[in-house]
Amino acid sequence: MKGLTDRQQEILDLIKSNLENNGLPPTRADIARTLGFKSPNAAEQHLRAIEKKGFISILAGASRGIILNTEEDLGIPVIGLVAAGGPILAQENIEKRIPQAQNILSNKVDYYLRVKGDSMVDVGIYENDLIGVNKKNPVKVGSIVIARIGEEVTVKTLESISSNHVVLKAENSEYSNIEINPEKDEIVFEGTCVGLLRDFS
Amino acid sequence: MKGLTDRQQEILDLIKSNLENNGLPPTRADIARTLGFKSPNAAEQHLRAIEKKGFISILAGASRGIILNTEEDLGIPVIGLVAAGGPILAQENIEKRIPQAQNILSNKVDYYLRVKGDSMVDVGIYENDLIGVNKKNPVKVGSIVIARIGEEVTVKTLESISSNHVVLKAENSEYSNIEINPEKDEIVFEGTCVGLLRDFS
DNA sequence: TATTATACTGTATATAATCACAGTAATCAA
DNA sequence: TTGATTACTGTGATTATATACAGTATAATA
Repeated sequence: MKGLTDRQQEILDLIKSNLENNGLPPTRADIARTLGFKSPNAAEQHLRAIEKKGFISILAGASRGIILNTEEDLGIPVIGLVAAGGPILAQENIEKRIPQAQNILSNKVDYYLRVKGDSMVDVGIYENDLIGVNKKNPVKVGSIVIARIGEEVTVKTLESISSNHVVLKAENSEYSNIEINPEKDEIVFEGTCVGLLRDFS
Repeated sequence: MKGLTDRQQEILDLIKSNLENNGLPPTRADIARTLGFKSPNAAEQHLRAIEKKGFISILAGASRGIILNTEEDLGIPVIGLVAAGGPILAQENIEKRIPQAQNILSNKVDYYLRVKGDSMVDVGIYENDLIGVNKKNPVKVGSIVIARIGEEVTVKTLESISSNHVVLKAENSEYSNIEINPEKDEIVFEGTCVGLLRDFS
């Protein structure tokens, strides 16, 4: 799936906002009007280009027949057991998807990770809780981070960090801290924890 | 807002399913085809009736111009501080609303309640967490319940219950249990806790 | 008993909307 | 320098769609 041009992205955003605010997709004329085109055909051709790149589907003959094919529409992935080796978000790790509902947590959630073990109980994170992970937030000392050490993914509080010494703190007195030298051992910060979801069932 | 007839409800459901499955509202012809009407005007007149009752809005002249006006669209209410006296769900208690996203928790959430205090920390419920409350689930011994005692609303584990003795357990060793005689003091179970939402921000 | 609401068929038409065809112009890669 | 992609204007045919008008029939309401 190739990337969209700025203009195409603008049109895709317009479709999304139309769906969100008005509950239905825009017509070609709507798009042209909003973006100042003098011809609805400009919109038509943009839509074709966006469809060609896979971001939407166009229903032939149907008015407002624009269907979003965006990944987010599938919902936010829930990551269960992380397969050793590969990237966290690999298809085989996705347990299910949770429908997007933008305002649940104030930060963006890229995926939910199911918590294994009890190493974070002292900050109220329990086994089987789902933690909301944001991939882009800056990793700061004191925040709860999702780190990959070698092939293992772990959730801990970042206690201190320097070029040759990273300390990850388990929030459970029965566990000891994890200390890593990034110059020797691989450590990748996958994201920070921005929220928590627990299902009593 | 008057109630819909069975037929009208069927049509409203059809609109909803069309929106969910296809991402856009149906046309009159779509509705007629699906329900077996021989005239699209049958659909038209049903839509008018449904609009009159307030469940949808029809955009004049726009194709597929059907907008849902359903209550659920407002989202699930979040209850902050409960005003003394009145019902929990009173308007003045509603802090905000969270857009509905049915599959987040496996049980139905009637409202979210913001947790005050630390009486439940030992089961990982912290101050300012939002607990999902279901009003209809049966209240059972061992489950976390939302109870109103006189004018105060509290969240506790139900330890035991009989006609003249109810024990509510605080999940924090620094707190003692609450014991109530329902024959003397008023105790109302507002619901059970079916989930938890925490926002790190 | 008249009236209103529900639940349709059937026809017709204005207009909303898609979509094809014909251009112009700029940018970028082969 | 030819071709492809992007980004539009402009026109118009075709068809998709909303919606008015004219009916029929039944059940509930006043």
